[in-house]
Amino acid sequence: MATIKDVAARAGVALGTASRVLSGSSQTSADSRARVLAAVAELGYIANGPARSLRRARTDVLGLLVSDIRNPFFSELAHAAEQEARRHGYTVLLANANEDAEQADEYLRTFAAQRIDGLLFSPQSTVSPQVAATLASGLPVVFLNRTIEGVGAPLYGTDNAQGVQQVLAWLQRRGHRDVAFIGGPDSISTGAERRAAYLAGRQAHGISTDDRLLDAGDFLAGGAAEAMSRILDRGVTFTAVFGANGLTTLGAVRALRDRLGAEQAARIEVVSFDDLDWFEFASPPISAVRNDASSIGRLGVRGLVDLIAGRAALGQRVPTTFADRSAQDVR
Amino acid sequence: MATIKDVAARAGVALGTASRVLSGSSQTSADSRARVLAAVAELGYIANGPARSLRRARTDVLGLLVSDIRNPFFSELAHAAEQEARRHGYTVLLANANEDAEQADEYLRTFAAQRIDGLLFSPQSTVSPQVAATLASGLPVVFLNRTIEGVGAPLYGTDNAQGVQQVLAWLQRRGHRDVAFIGGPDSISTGAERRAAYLAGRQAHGISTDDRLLDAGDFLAGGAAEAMSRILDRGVTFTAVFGANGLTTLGAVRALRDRLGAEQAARIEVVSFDDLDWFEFASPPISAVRNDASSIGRLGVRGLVDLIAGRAALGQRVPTTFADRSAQDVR
DNA sequence: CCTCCTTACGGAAACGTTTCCATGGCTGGA
DNA sequence: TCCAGCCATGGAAACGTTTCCGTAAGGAGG
Repeated sequence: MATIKDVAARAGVALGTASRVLSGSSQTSADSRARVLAAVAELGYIANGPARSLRRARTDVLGLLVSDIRNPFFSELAHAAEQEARRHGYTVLLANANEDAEQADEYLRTFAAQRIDGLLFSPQSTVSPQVAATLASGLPVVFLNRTIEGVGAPLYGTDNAQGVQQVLAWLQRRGHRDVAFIGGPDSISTGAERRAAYLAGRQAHGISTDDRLLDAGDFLAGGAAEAMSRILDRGVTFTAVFGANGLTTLGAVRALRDRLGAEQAARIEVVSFDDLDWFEFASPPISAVRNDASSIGRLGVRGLVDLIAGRAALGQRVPTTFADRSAQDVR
Repeated sequence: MATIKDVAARAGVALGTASRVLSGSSQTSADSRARVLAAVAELGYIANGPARSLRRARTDVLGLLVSDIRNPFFSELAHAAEQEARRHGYTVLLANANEDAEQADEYLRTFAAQRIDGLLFSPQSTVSPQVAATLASGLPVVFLNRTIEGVGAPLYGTDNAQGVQQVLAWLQRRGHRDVAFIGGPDSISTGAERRAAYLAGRQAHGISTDDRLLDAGDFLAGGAAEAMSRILDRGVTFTAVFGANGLTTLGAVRALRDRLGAEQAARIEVVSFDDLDWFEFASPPISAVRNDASSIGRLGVRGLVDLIAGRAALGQRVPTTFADRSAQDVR
């Protein structure tokens, strides 16, 4: 592979001059510039990233650590983050924690070894020593959608309160009073926030909530199905189900079908925090809060870039919209 | 940030000895080993990856270039690839081509600059100069699911012929003779293979195919909906639709609904290459070929690791399974 | 007891950049 | 015409590793 030394030799200039043409682009004559660029083209020279990173003490790489890239929310977010990062001259190194604190730790170590310039982080519930070390190391960090209490990094995430308000308003319009709520882990900030907003909102509307209609899963389909099942076991009646994230809703719908049969299950209206593209095809269609994963990814990268540049980043709550699919078959 | 020099000083050994303990771990006494490891722990030393990469002329990074990470097939594949790579001591750098040849080129350049050790590649249709240069550079490459004609890199991908056979068998069981086929771009190898297998299979079954029932989109929902629309415009009757990939099926279903209304659309059975997790909830449920993205990702990484180690890699066709969801409501 | 071999270690070179410093030539003003 | 100043350039140091080479110490064998 050609090095800058080869380029310089071919262009008939000193190594330093070649470097100035390629990076600094200052202090160079038009003549040497032309000759260096010609040499680059002839040799197909591509600068050695590691060498450059070593010398400049920066890598132009951002780390993105999410819990599961297979979750459509995160894959959309990752896509948007990557596009935005590219526009700022950064490459994104993606890591999957697999909802597993140990893997998250391992990746944080890998990121540290790679000397990433900044971290986009959607944390687990627990604060491990490695997480603490990362946050203490002075590395620029922004949180995406989930945060850790008491850490001074900005959060870019869904406006959970607004989304839950939209659900509550919809429930009221549709005349649902007895609603089963399947939440997520309280240890994840979004789980706690959505549950709190739901209960507070009901109270504000002056509706009491039967505790037997509340349960929580793990934000995955399996745990949500079990939670739904437990509610059914309690023998309380309800006319609607509210799933606190996309996979939770999927699990709930599955459990309803399995337990009640398709016909009975179709009598229960379902509403979801997170919109999945098949909700329009469910019967009846599932209404949902759409949270804007793309904007979150984009804004998160912008915030991180600001942080790296030494500017302040304040974090932002991204507004939600509501996809009301119930109008098509008013009861 | 602590360097290996600091570690050596604190351990009271020479820099070279510290390095030997940390990497080679050969030719070191138990005493200095213990002291170096203690110093590492005390200082929280994490080796500088770029410096190491520069010296060793390898990065332990694999590049993964897919067309769109939001496609569930690729996000599952990426997840599996990442897990497998980690087990072999590699990190994965993920790039999204966005089904755009120019972006793919740009990422290939970035990969080259990063000096990745190997490339997992799900190529676009066109062979750009940059792609050619990459393939010619001697970088170990494996193709994932899509290939480029005449390139000597192994392919790890779905067994398209088998999957299509499963669809044809199902169509026959269900008694469908007039089937609309929505394919993908012929320029993408999977598009061409699935179409060819479908037509050949029908012929083998002795069923003629009305050309007006064949059309193709772009493997995205939008293009597929347009293709479906064109078929409807031709006024030919059909009792089933076969979508050549997941998003194609989504687009087709959408177009059927929009054009015919939900009720009429439900009379047409849909079958898909690629299974999406909502197909079970569609009405009627959509049967589908499941292709094993995880295995493809895993096997691809293993093949690439073999290639990097100088061993041969042969490529592999991963078998499909078929999710028959029609039994639930036999007509 | 001496010599030879092994083994651990210290020192230094090398990887490919960027950037600092010094030098030489040229321009412009007095 | 001379001098001050600027600009482009060459040369070299530095980034943090790994690895090569030489050497000293220690053990074994004669």
